[in-house]
Amino acid sequence: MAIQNIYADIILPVPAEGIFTYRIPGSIRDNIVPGMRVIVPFGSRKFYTGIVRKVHHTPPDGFKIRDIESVLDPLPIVNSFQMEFWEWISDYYLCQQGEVMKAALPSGLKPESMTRLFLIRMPDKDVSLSAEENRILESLHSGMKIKHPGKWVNLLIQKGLVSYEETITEKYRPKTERYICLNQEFKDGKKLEDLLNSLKRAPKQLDFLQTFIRELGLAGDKPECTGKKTVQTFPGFSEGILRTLADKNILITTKKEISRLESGDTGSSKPRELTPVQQEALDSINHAFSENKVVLLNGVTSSGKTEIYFHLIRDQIKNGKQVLYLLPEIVLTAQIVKRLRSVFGNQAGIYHSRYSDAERVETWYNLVLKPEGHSIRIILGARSAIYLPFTNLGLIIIDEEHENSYKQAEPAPRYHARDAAIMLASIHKANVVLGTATPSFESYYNALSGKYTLVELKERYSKIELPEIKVVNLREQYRKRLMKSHFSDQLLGELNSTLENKQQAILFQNRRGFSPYLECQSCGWIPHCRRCDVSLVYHKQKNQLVCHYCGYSIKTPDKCIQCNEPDLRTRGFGTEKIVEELNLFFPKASVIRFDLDTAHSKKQYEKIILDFEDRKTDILVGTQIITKGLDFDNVGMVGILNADNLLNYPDFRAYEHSYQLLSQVAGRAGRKYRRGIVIIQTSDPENVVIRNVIKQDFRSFYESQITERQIFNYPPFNRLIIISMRHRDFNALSDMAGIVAQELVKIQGMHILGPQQPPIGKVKNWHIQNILVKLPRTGHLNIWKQRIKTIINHYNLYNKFKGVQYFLDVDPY
DNA sequence: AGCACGCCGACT
DNA sequence: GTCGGCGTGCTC
Repeated sequence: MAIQNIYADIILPVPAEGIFTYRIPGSIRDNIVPGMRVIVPFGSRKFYTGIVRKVHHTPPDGFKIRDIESVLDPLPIVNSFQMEFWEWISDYYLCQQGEVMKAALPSGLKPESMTRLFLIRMPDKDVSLSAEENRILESLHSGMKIKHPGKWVNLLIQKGLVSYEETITEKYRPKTERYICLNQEFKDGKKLEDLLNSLKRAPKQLDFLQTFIRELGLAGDKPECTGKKTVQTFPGFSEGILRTLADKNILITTKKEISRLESGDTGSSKPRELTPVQQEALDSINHAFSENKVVLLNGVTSSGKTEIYFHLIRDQIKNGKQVLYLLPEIVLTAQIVKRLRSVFGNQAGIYHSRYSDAERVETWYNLVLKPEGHSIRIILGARSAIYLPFTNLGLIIIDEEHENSYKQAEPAPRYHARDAAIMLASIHKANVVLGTATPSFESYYNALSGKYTLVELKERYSKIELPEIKVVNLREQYRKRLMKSHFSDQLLGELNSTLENKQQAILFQNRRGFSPYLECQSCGWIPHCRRCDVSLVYHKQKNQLVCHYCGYSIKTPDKCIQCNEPDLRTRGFGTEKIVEELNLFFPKASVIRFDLDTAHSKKQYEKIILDFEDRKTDILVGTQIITKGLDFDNVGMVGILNADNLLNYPDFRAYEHSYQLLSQVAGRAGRKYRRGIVIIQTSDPENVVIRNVIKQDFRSFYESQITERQIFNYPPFNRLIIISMRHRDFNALSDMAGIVAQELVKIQGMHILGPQQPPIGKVKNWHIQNILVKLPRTGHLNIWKQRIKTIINHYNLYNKFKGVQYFLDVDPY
C-alpha cells in the first residue's frame, strides 16, 4: 500500500493571514496531535514555533509545501478549549489566530530561530573588499556577534567567505539546585562506623560529616539528601570539605530540578466568617449560578466582596474545579495573593506580565501536567491569564470589572478581558462573578435587563461610615480671590486640620509631570513635538520638554523660539508642581508624589505604599494610580484638585469614567476609625456626575445618562468599531478615509461618525484618521464586520491608497 | 513579523 | 556614477 502523506495545519505567531499547511515527515508522523508545538521553516530563512491545529490527509494546492522540522512536545500543551477560545477571539476582535497565539503563549514557550554567522575563511590577498565588509570579517574573526540581515553580510555569503546557521534553543530552562546525599552504602551501621573511624585523621571532615548525619538523621529508607543551601549553614562547612567528601564518594552531589513557583504557605487558615449581609449576597450568587447566570456583584468600597469571593472559591475547589480570579492591575495581586495563599496554600498560582517568563512557563506546565500534590487550582492574574490551559474551570471572578485596563488597545488582539472571560466561561460551562463598586454601563445594563443577576452590597464592612463629600466651586473661589495657587481655602483648611490630627491625606491630580506645557506670554507660542500632534510636556527636574507619545525631548529653551522674548510660562499643573507647592505651604509635612514617573518599578511602587502605610508620609499626591484599590487606615481626607479636566474629556464615556474615578478616589478616605472628608474642586459643582458622587448614588447617575446613550446609538445599546487608518501623506489618507466613510454610510442600519482626527492626530510622522462605526446589538455581527473589511480592502488596492495602513478596534475603550 | 526585491534621492 | 532609505509583497 502506498504511504499516504500526512499534513498538519499550523498556527504561527506572525500577523500573516491564515493558517499554514506543512507535511509531516514519516519519522515523526505517529507523534503529532493537535495542540503540540512544532518547529517549522517559514519564509526564506527563519524557523518558528507553531501550534498544530489539525492533522489531515488533504494535499494542499497552489504552493510548494515544506516539512515540519521537529516536534517539541510529547503531549499537547494547548487544549481544545483554548483552540475554541482562540478562534472566538480572532473572529470577534478581527485579528489573526497567529496574533492570538502570540499573546497567549509566554515567550518561553515559543522559541524562534536565531541566525548565527560564522567565518569560513579569510579573503585572498588580491580580493578587495569594502571597509564595511572587512569590519564584519574582523569582528567574526574575533568571535563577535553580528546581527544578520544587511547587505554586506549577504555579499560576504555570496562570496563564500561567511556562512550562517539557524539555531533554535528552548528559552525555558528548569531551575536546578545542587543536592547533597550521603552515599547509600553507609546506611549500614557497620559500614558507617568503619567510615567514621577511617576519618579520624581528618577531624574537620569527620566533624562536618557527623553534623550532616545528625541534621538529616539516618532513619527511613530514602537517601538522606538536602539542598546545598542547607548544607552551607552547617557548622564547619567549607567548599573544600564538601568537595573532598564528594571526591571520596562519601557524599554524592546531584542536580535536581526545582520549582520556581513560590510555595511554603500550607493554607491552614479559613476564610473569614461572613456577616449576615454578605451571607445573603453569597446565597443570591449561588442561586443565580444554579440558573447559569452571570452575576454582577455591586458592592460599595469595603463591603467585603473579597470575602465572598473566597467562599465561592472554596466551594469550587471542594468540587474539584479550577478558578480564575482576574484583577485589572498587577500591583493589586500582591495584597490578595498573600490572603489567597494563607487559605489555599500552593493551590493558588499567580500569572501576569511582571511575572518572570520562566515562572509563567512553569505555571502553564503545572496546569497541563497537574502534578500530584502541587497542582494549581486557582489562578490570580491580570488579563493575559485568560489564556492559560484550564481544563476544568468552574468559576471566573472579574474584580473591578469596570476598569478600562481590561481592554488591550495595542497590539492585536485588541480584546477586552472581561468580555473574553465571559466567553471562556461559557466554553467551560463555568460561572462568572463581575465585582465592582461602580459598574460599567454595559454590565449594569445587562443586570437591569435581566441578562445578568444583580447582587448588591450597600453596607460597608464593620459599619465604617462613608466619607463626607464637600464640593468647592472653583469659579467662586477665584472670583473672591480665595485661591492660593491651585488650592482653595477649604482644601488648605482641611489639609491643615488633618495633619494636626496626625492623620494622612491623599491628593488627586490626573496629570503627571510638572505642567502640561509652556506658553510664551508675548506671542502665545507653545512648544510642540515635531513628529506628533501634541504639545511638549514640561518636566522640571530634568529641565526638559518631553513628548509623551514618541519620547522626543529637548532642553527647555530660555527664550521663545518664535519671538525671542524670554517670557515662557508654565501652564496647567501636574503632580510634580503640586508637590512643590505643598512643600511651601506645609514645610514640616512629608509629601510624596505617586505616579508613573515615581513608581515605575514594582520596588518603587511598594516603597511608596509601605511608607504611607507606616505613616512616614503625610501627604500622597497621585494620579489614577492611587485609585487602584489600596486600603489605608489613617486617611483623614482626600482632595481632588480639579475634577473639570475629567469631566471635559472628549469621549462619550467621559462622565461614566469620571463617576467611577471620583467615587473610587473618594473611597480611599476615612477607613477604620473615623469618618473621612473628601473635597472636590470644580468649576461645575452642579454637574450631574458631581451631584451623584456626593450622594453615592450610582443608580440615579446611570439613569441620568442612559437615555442619551440610546438616542445617540452608543453602548450599551450599540456596538462600536473604530476603523483607524494611518499614512505618511495626509491628503491620501483623508481622501481614502472619506471615501470609505461614504461607502459605509450607505449600509442600512449602520451609523458612521467621521472620519475625524483623533485627539492626537499625528504620531511619529504618521497621520491618523478614525472612523467610528456604530452597529446594532442584534443581528449577525460578523456579517457587518466582514462588509467593513471588504470595503476597506477594496480601496486599499487603489494605487494612491496602497500605503494606507489600517486596523479595526472592536468595542474600543 | 522578517526578509527580499526594487525604486528613487544624496553623496564619496 | 553608487549607497541605502523605504515602500511592497510574500511566507505553507
